[in-house]
Amino acid sequence: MAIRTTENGSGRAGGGGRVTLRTIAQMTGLSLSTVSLSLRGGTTLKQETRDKVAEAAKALGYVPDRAGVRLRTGKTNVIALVLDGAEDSIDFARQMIQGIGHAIKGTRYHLTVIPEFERNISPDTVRYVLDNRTADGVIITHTAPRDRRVQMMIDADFPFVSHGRTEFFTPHPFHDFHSEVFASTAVERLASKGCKRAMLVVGDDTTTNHHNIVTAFHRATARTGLEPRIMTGMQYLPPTEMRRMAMELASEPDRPDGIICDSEMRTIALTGGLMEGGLRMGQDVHLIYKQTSGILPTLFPAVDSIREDVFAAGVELTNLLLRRIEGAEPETLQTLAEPQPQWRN
Amino acid sequence: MAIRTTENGSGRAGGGGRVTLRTIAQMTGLSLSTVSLSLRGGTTLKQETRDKVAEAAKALGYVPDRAGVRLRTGKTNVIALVLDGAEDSIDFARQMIQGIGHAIKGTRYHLTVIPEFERNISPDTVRYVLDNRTADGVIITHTAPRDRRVQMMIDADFPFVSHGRTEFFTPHPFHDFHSEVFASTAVERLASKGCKRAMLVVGDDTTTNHHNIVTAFHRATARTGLEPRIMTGMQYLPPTEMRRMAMELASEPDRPDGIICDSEMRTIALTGGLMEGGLRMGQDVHLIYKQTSGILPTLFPAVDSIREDVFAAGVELTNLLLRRIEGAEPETLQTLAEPQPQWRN
DNA sequence: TACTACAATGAAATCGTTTCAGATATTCCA
DNA sequence: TGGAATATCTGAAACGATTTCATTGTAGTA
Repeated sequence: MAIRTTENGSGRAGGGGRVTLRTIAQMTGLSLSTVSLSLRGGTTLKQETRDKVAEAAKALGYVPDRAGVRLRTGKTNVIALVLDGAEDSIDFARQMIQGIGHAIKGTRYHLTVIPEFERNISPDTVRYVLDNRTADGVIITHTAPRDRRVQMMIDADFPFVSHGRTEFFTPHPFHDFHSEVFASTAVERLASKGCKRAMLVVGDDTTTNHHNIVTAFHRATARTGLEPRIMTGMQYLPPTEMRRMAMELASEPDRPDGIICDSEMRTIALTGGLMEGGLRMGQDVHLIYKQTSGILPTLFPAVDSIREDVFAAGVELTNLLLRRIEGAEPETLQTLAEPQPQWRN
Repeated sequence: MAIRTTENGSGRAGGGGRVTLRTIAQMTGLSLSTVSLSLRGGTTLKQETRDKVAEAAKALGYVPDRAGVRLRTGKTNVIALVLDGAEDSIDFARQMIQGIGHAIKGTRYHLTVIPEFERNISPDTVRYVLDNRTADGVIITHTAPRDRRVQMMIDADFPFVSHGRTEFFTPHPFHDFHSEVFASTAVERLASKGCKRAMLVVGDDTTTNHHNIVTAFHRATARTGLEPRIMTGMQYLPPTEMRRMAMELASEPDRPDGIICDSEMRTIALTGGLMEGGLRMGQDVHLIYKQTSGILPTLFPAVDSIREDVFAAGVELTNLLLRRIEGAEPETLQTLAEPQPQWRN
């Protein structure tokens, strides 16, 4: 039982059965070039020939060899997802990948995933893709205001799209959750519930998202008259610590009566700590969190949330990227996702 | 600002700057073949030549072109992960991918991910990989007893490894969580807590895992004298339904006083329902769940769990697969992961 | 010196595809 | 009827790497 890599003494590629352009050429009696031209819609060919070729290709189940195409044209038909290791948004990776998968279904694109280990994003993986022409385009997430990966790809004029905005002057494709609307909607909701002191909990202060959300929070609390408070920069804080902090918070004299949290993981730690501290959710304290998975609603059916649809984000990011690869201008490839309030009480 | 795909009128690949074998050949004054031979460790070459080539390659930062290698040798240097859409194990996808990523770091392998949408696994995606020689090996998860994907790859003699065992006679590489040990350990723990009626909740009854765990559960309850009860086949049941069922369960006259659950998602639904039904976890009812993420411990620091390290599983699966690709015998590539009890009270 | 043995290197074929420059027919017009 | 203008199709040359086979050079031997 020889395995594939050694099944062929010469070390050459492919089995005898593989259908190539040559197969079709022999079958139809045409030349290689005619077949190739025909398959890619050559207009100088007789209609009869084109039908013949198309028919044969279909009958044989021809699929262009990726290596051949790639070698000749430089097109990889691959898009790369740089997957951040953050676990703030539960189920983020799975949904994002499913979304991308859904969007490339039926296209010739494959998805390669490049896991990022460092929490402090480094441009190395992107540099690798650029240097080795390993993909036709890149999707990155958790974008920073002056993200070095973005800078690098702009400089190289390489197609990419970011999940998150940046502060660069040169426009680039992005799709982002509308954090500002999230923050203001949440604050207004707290105000309508009669809250007086609002606290915003944003874990990671390195992303652009952080800046947007904080600004919008300040603006909204000023407008509604709530007393603002912010807890941030905790990307390295383990959940257990977070939980402990929440417990202590529960017994503070002027503790917040309304909390907004943009991370599911932290919401869980928060909730656990607050409840252990003796507070009743939805009575002593109101909570609104950014929801990306189905976990928290299952657990706390009565807690308000504002949803970001990560699957849809994956689909959108992919569509933007594909359009970019086909040459669309960056300015036309920038979209925001509207937060979806899920008021539950 | 032309984008990459059109930067070159001829439509040819690569910029002028790309370092190929030819670059090295010109630099060293040697021929293409000598350089190639040398780089792949040709022993018939003079040491001096070999040093010269190695030096030049390093200086130029030479990396073999994947398309070239693939076209000539048929080797893709890609491994494919067929990613099941199940969300029972929270954070499964992320950790699995991180694990694989860790294992291929430093190798020439890339990872492509093929999301699976149908909950009822179809062999189409695997067939595609096989037909189009899209990867050198495949990793599949959520394996069924007579998994058609496994059958297909065995028949095609294609390198793969499954996360989960099967019932096929022909041996194949696998790595699996030792569910039997999980079940018996959990039952024993419940017994030691004084439980009388144990319920096993396993969501998906299509996997091999299901069968293993149920068998072991029966054996262990018989051994310890616990009254067994099983809740299963709920792969299509939404969490909210599950939660409702748990709530009803709470008020049953002969309700279980010990529960074992192999899915985090269902554990959450269960816990939510039981608590809403008035039960106190760890007092009225004991719960032990299979833990794959950090979510539940954060939420319920006092609830027992038995951990499966999905990251480690990813690493192991990859190593097995790479060995298989290199020709190792399937029999030698079968491992089990020991469950890691996390007793917390 | 002539012949063999062996080490070191090079030339060429190949993988599958695309594309450009030619090569055949075929048709048109004077 | 000849030459040009059109239609269709083909040949050949890449893209980058690997591998086989041939060639060169050198040394050893009789």
